[in-house]
Amino acid sequence: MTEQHITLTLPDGSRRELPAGTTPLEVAGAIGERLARAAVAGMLDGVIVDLRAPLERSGAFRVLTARDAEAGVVIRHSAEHVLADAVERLFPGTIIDAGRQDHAEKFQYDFRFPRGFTPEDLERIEQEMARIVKEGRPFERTAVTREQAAEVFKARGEEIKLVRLADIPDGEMITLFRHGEFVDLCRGPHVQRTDQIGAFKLIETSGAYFKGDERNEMLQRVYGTAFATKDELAAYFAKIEEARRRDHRRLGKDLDLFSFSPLAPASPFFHPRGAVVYNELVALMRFLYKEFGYKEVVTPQLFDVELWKRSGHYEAYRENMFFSDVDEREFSLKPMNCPSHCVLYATHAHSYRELPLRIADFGRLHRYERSGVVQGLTRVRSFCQDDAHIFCLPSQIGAEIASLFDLMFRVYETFGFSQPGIYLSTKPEKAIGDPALWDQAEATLRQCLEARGVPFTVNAGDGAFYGPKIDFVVHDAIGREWQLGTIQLDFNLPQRFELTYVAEDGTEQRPVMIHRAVLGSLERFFGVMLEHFAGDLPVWLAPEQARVLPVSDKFLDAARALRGSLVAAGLRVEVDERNEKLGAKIRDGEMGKIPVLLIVGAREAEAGGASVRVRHRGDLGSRTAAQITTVMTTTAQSRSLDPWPEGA
RNA sequence: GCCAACGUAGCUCAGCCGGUAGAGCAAGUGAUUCGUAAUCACUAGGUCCGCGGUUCGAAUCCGCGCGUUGGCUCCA
Repeated sequence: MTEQHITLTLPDGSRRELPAGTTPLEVAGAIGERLARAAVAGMLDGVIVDLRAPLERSGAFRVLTARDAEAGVVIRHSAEHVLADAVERLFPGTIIDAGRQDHAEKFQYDFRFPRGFTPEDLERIEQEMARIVKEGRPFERTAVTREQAAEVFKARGEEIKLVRLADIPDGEMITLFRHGEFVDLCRGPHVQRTDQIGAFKLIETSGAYFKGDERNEMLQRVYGTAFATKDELAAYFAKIEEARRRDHRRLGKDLDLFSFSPLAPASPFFHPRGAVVYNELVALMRFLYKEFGYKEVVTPQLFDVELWKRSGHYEAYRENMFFSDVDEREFSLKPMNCPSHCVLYATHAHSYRELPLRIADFGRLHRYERSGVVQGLTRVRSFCQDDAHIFCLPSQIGAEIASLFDLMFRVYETFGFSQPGIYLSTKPEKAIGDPALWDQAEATLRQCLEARGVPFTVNAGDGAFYGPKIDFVVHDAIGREWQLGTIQLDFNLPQRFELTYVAEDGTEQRPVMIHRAVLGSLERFFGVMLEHFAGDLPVWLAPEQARVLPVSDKFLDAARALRGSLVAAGLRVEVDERNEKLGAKIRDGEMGKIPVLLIVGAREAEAGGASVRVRHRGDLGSRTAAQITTVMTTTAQSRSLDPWPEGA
C-alpha cells in the first residue's frame, strides 16, 4: 500500500510532491546545496529520521542542522558509534554490545573487555575518537536481511551482536550503519560524517550487566556526551557543576545539618541545626493533619516475624528487612508501618460511623538496602515517613483520594515545587492477593484520577506488592524530577488481618486501606528540599532564622537585647559575639545562608533596632525591634518562601 | 551484591620515580574595637581508613577488609 508519491510540508508552509522513497538528504539537496551539507538529520511529523532512510509517507518535514537543539541526540548517537569504533581500533578483539536508548544527555557503549577501563584508557579512547571525528568518515546506512546481518557480525566475531540480532522481532526492518571500518546494528539516525560531531567528552566507566540483568555477564560501559559546539558541551558541564554545588551531601556538611558514620552505614545523624529543619517538616505535617482529620499514633519498632508473615512482608519484602533473634523468637525491625496499624485497628470493634479513620505515624523505619545503592539522604537504611493509613468504606475512597490530592498540592506549593507529575502504577510481578481485588483497586484509582481531571501516566507493573498506587513527582528548581508522595490502595492487608467494621445494617464488612505519604521519606525529602533551595532555606525552615551582628564589642549588650526580644517572639536567633570585623561577620552569615542578618551599631543601639540585611537582597536599612519581630514572625508562621516581604 | 575510582589535620586539598607529612580555611591565645562578603600575630592539631605483605625503608607498591563516590540493579 505504499504511495507512489508523498507530499512534504516544509517549515515555510510550501509543499513538495516527491516520489515515495526519496531520502531526507535528497530533499535537503533539492532545497539547497548548503543545507544538504549542513544537514544532520530529517524530521518528519516531529520524529527524527535518518538522512539516508527513504521517506515513505507524507507529513510536515524539516531538515535538522547542528543549530537545531533536536540535533543533539543524533550527534550523541553518532559519537557513540565513534566510541565503539575507537575501542575496537585500540583494543582489537573487544566484543561490542550496544549503545544507549536515550540520547537526551549522554551516550554510552557496552563492551566485553577482560578488565575495567582505566582513566588512561579513557584518555586514549578519547584521542582515538578525536582522530576518527577529524577524519570525517561518512556514515552509511544499509537495509539488510537478517541473514546478511548475521553474516556481517559472524565474520567480525561479534557474538553479542548475534544475540541482539536474534532479539529483533520478525518483520522489523534491519539496518546497519557503517563509518570507516566500523559497522553496527542500528536503527539510526546518524549524522552524515563523523566531523559533524562538534564537541564530545568521555565521562566515566562502569560495569553494567548485559541487558541490565544481574544474572547475566557484566560488561564494561563507557559513558560520554557530545554536542554540536564546544559552548554547548561547556554548558552541559556547567549544569553538572550547578547540581554539584547544590548537592545535599555537600550542603549538609557545610551548613552542619547532618553527617554519616561508618558505624551506622547509610543512617543519617541529624545535627542540632538539621534536627530543627527536620522537626519543622514534621510540624508542617502535624499542622495539616489537624485540618485534614488525621489522628497520630506511636507504634513499636520491633515485631515478632509472625506479623510479617501475616502481612505478606515476610514473603514479598524479606530481603529488605533487618532480623534479630531474641528469647528464641525471631524479630524484625519494621520496614513499614502498615501492619502495625492493622494490629492497632483490630484492638477494638469499629462502626462505619468512625470511618474514615486516618492514622498517622512518624515511626522510624529500617530497610536493608544493598551497600551499592545507598546515597546521601535520598537512599538510606533508617528513615521516617510522613506516613498514614486511612481505613474507610469502599464508598469513601473517591472522597478520600480527592482530599489527598488537596493535601499533596498544598504541601508541594509550600515548597514552591511546580506542578507535580502524576503516575498510576499497576500490579507488579511480585504481588500478593486476589487478582480480582487488584483489578478492582486499579480501576478505582483510575476513576479517581479521571474524576479529578488531572493528566497522568501509567507505569505498568510498578505498584507496591500489596496494591496499586498513584505517585507524585515534583520538579525542583533546576528541573530535576523527584518522586515524593504516594497513594496506595490496598484491599489485601484488611483481608489478611481480618479487619472489619459494623455496617449500617449491622453486618460485618471489610474496610479498605489507603497507604499514603506526602513528603515520602523525611530524610529523602530533606535532601531534595535542600537541593531545591540550594541551601537557602525559607525562614520557617532555617535553623537560624536571623543573626544579630554587633559592629563591635561595644554593642554586644544591644545585640543581646535585640536577640532576646526576637527569641521571646518564638524566633531562632543568635548573636555573633566573636571579636571580628563587621565584614567578616557578614561574610560568615552569608556563607551560613542565614536568611536575615541584623546589624547593630551606634545608631541602631540608640534607636533600639537594627539595620536589616536580607539574603540575596542586601541592606534594606534600619528597622525597629518591633518592626523586625512583626515581619519575621509573620513570615515564619505563614511559611512564606520570601524571607522579607517587599516594602516591609 | 557487581564494575570502577577514591580514602592524608575539623573542612578543601598538595605530597614527582618508595627515604617516615605540608598549605589555605576552621579551632585556641593575644593584640585590635572596627559600619555591609575575610584585621594581624602566635599556637596547637595527623595510628596518612584498617589489617596483612614486598622492601634496609611504605602515605606512596601489592593483597584483603571497611567506608565513600559514580554506574549496574533496586527504590521512599
